[in-house]
Amino acid sequence: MALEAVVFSQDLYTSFGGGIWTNGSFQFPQIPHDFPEKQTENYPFEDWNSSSSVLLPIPSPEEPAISRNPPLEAESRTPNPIRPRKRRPKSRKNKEDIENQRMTHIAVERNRRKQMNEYLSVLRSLMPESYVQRGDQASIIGGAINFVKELEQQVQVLSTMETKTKGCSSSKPPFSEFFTFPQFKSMEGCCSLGENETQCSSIADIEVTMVENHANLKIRSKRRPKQALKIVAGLHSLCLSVLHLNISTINQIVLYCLSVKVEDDCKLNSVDEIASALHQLLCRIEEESVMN
Amino acid sequence: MALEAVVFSQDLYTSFGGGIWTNGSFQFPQIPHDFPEKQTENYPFEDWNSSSSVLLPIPSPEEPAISRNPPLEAESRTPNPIRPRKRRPKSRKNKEDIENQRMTHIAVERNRRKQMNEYLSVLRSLMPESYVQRGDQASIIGGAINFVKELEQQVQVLSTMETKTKGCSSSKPPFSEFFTFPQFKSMEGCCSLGENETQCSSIADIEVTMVENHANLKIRSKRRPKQALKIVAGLHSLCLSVLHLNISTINQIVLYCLSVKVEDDCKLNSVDEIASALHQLLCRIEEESVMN
DNA sequence: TCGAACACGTGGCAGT
DNA sequence: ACTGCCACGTGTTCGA
Repeated sequence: MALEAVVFSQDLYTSFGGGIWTNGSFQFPQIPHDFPEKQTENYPFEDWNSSSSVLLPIPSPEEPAISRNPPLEAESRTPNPIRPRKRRPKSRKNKEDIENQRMTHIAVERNRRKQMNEYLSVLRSLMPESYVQRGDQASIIGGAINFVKELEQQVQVLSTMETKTKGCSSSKPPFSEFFTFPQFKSMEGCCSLGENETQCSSIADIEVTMVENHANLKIRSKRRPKQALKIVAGLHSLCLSVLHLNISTINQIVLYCLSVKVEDDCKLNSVDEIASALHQLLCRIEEESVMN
Repeated sequence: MALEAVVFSQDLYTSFGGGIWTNGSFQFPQIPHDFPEKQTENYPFEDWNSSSSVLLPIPSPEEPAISRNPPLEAESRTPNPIRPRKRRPKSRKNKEDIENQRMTHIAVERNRRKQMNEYLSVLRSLMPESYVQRGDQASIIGGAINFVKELEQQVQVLSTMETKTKGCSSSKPPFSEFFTFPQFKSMEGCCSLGENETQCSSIADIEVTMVENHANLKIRSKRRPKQALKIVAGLHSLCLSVLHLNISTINQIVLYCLSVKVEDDCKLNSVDEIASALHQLLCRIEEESVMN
């Protein structure tokens, strides 16, 4: 009873990239051999890799041919020194079911890991390619962090644009609600907030956040001719390669949301440095637009 | 030199719950003692828990009282049988730096794990509470999967509503683009698609997907009085508790996107069963609306 | 007491 | 040679 530690296979992966992912509840589905699963062969007791096998039939104390050796790691561990002293009948019993207790522990742990990887693969599969680079575990969930952030931002943008188009004008300037801790903030009085190092800018709000070598840029400024183009080019010359760009416009105000990769040869190493560079860039663009 | 097995602390976590998460690139920040870090004390070589300490001062070959035991597992492993045979001077040298090589390995590995947990915490912190239930690792990324799915759906809905409001009417019926593998599909001809078990329905498109005990429901139907209310109530009586509900309407067609938790005492165990129950429910609602 | 979840140290296998 | 990543088996802890 209970005992739902059961592995049954199911076709995940058929829905790669935006498809559907169905799944019976509470189970650890099996990973098909996709990318180099690496698989350190020779388990003593079970092939384990053959798909759709029910494992852990725990309440069967007399299993025929299995479960009688530790992983056997080429090194004699506990080479059985002078143990058998006294009390054999009971100690025997103990030793033997302490053994398959150990076995279930091993199996359970293995399942846990397998399930983790399962989930990670799924998570990876429903992110766009560019968020994952280097398929290792940490990168996957690092990418997920960025991705979730971007999506959240996007729904925020979209939903407020939705209400904006319906005419209910608010008192706040457009898009300003997307900035929580901007490195730069355009005038309009509120520069007296002290203690966080927000600088005043004459031309734009800028906010940069970062995780690992992956940064999120938010820029709110006036519309200017070819501004998006120049921003992308400018970022490129700073060794920040643009992965995603999202532009939202209301009247003459525009919000750029960018997700960029900080290349290895990039000179900028903190959010503040990037923000400053960005600020300079925007100043230059503004100058150019005044020229004409 | 090299040897960047260094842990330095940094204030993550100050931005818990929707704040900003800045981070210098490429480092393994220290986890402050937030929730029960559990910490199996007594490392032989270092406290490790004191914040911001450079560890592994490796090149110190004659450490006083440490470094001569594997994790020490209450069981005598390799109880030093007949090792010291010959060749001491060179073997000595080898043994000693094979030791601190091992130590760096240990430290590196520890950092890797710590960073994983770091990421997991961040990921968890930017999901709404309801997506995470049971803060264990697998649940976190399981929740992330659902969350990402929902967000993606939401931006899809929003962005198409955006274009829809701009008047460019397409030839397809509204919202039908959200269904990839629906369990039920409302008439309009295309029932000849065979091989996937899509059933025909007279009243709605229904698509159910699921991961672990967390299901995503999409329903596209005509507007009916109090329909949303009845759906939620009906789901509740099926032991499906609604976590999120998203309603989008175009003309007389409405799209419900629900994220529900499948409670333990729920009789329905597959996506198809849930879809069928949902279909019945909608039929009943339709009947009732005809009554009046 | 059993079971679930973790952190740990370790070996192995890739890249560089 | 070295570094990073991973799977493994194990000990421990926390909750039923």
